Amino acid sequence: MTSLLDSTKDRILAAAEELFARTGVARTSLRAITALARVNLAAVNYHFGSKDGLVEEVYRRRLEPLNRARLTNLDRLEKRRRKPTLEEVLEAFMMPVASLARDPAQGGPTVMRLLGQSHAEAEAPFKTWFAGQYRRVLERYHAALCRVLPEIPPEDVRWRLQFLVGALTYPVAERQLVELVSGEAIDPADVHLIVERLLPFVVAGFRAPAGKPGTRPTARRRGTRRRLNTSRKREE
Amino acid sequence: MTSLLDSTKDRILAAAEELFARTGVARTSLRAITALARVNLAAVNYHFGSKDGLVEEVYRRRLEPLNRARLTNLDRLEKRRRKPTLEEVLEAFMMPVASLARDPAQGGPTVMRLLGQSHAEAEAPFKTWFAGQYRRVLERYHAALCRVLPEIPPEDVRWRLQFLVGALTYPVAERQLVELVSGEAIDPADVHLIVERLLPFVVAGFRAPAGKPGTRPTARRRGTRRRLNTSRKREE
DNA sequence: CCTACCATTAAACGGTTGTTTCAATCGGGC
DNA sequence: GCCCGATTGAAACAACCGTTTAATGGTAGG
Repeated sequence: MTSLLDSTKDRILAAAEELFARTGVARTSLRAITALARVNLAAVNYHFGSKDGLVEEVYRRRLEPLNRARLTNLDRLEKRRRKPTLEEVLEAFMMPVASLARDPAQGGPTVMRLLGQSHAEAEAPFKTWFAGQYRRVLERYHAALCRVLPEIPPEDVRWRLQFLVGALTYPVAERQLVELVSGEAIDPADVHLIVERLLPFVVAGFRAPAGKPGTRPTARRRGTRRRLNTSRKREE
Repeated sequence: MTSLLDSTKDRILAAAEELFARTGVARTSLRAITALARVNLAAVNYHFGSKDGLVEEVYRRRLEPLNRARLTNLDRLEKRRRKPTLEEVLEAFMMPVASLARDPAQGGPTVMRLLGQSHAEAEAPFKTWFAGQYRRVLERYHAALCRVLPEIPPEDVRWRLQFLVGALTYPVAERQLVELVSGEAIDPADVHLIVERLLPFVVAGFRAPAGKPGTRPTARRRGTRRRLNTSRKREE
């Protein structure tokens, strides 16, 4: 058995998480990880089998509690007698992200950049495993949202769920870029502020009447519609 | 001068774009690119100086027309006498993405995955260059949106613009994951359908009244609010 | 014809990658 | 005390990386 605190395994996980979040898996070498963790190089292969094994463990350690919290939150809402509101369902989905980011023991702000990176980690087996982690959660929330929004076609609800994931992941993960563009720095402890700002946005978005999926790509309801620039070379 | 069609330079750019979009820059070797382009390995360094030079050229080739189209679309809206609507402004921002994805000569569906990858490319100089490309566009749209939405605080408009970028980038780039989760395959030619579905969602989102940025993280307007699970270990 | 000059080629460079090997060390149970 | 499995350590492995060099082919201009 490994000791409970600061074992080699834990130090490797912590260092790998930090570096994966900062520069991505592909750009992080095992030597950089073991140097930061002050651990022998071979320890990674000994404890995790391979670099891929380490990657999966790093992500699993954070994704599993996150998605479990989302599921238990939804369980709790549905076990009540009162029908949950749209806002409650969406908050149940989004809040665990803020909780992770706020708790240093659960990864702190670093874990958000890690999740942001994950979408770009193109290893095929990783992607399927990653999608498997999400499928159950998204399916259950899809059902719950359809129940709360009976007037929105289920197909549209599914898409809007994807929009939510994108809107939630991107600004939280790409803080660097957000800061550069907005000029305003974000306190790492205030990730939950992002969630609070995002919540009314997506609540309204989900409630919006679903536009007909264009019978014709160009034609629309409005009578006259000027054709928009489709990024041609130059045209002055 | 290089020949106009299928020059070595063009073949390298096309192959690099394809592979960058599929597996990311870091995981794509110059040898894989030159093999796919059926070109000598040294040709990359000859024509682009270095791998970084190639990367920047691949992205610049797509980002510049995209953001130029967004700016000219906004110019056109603001040059009219009638005040533009929120929907028009947002469509002016989003449509060029669909146009790129629909036109094979402009990169086709591949370019979307490329843009999705870009957020994860953590090279510092690349990030600053990338943010510079976006800053002007986001600043101008931020001003235009503030004009259309005078009741929303500018700070919230800025955040919602970030949410829009996230919601636009993620599902379009992560088609692989989206398909796995939803089970429904997306016709590459139908990226514009994503935009059409996203438009009513974000229009409603932008119009939503801005929630007060929580005076207290836990307290909220509603009288009684059950504390949500913050992803603890396990608790049955 | 010869000479620049641009483009392409094959080959090699030094460095880094993930992984493996094998010896050294540690910590309890018979 | 001794042994055995678990862990750590230093070193080397082959493979791959981006880049450079030197030689080549092709072609337009004097």
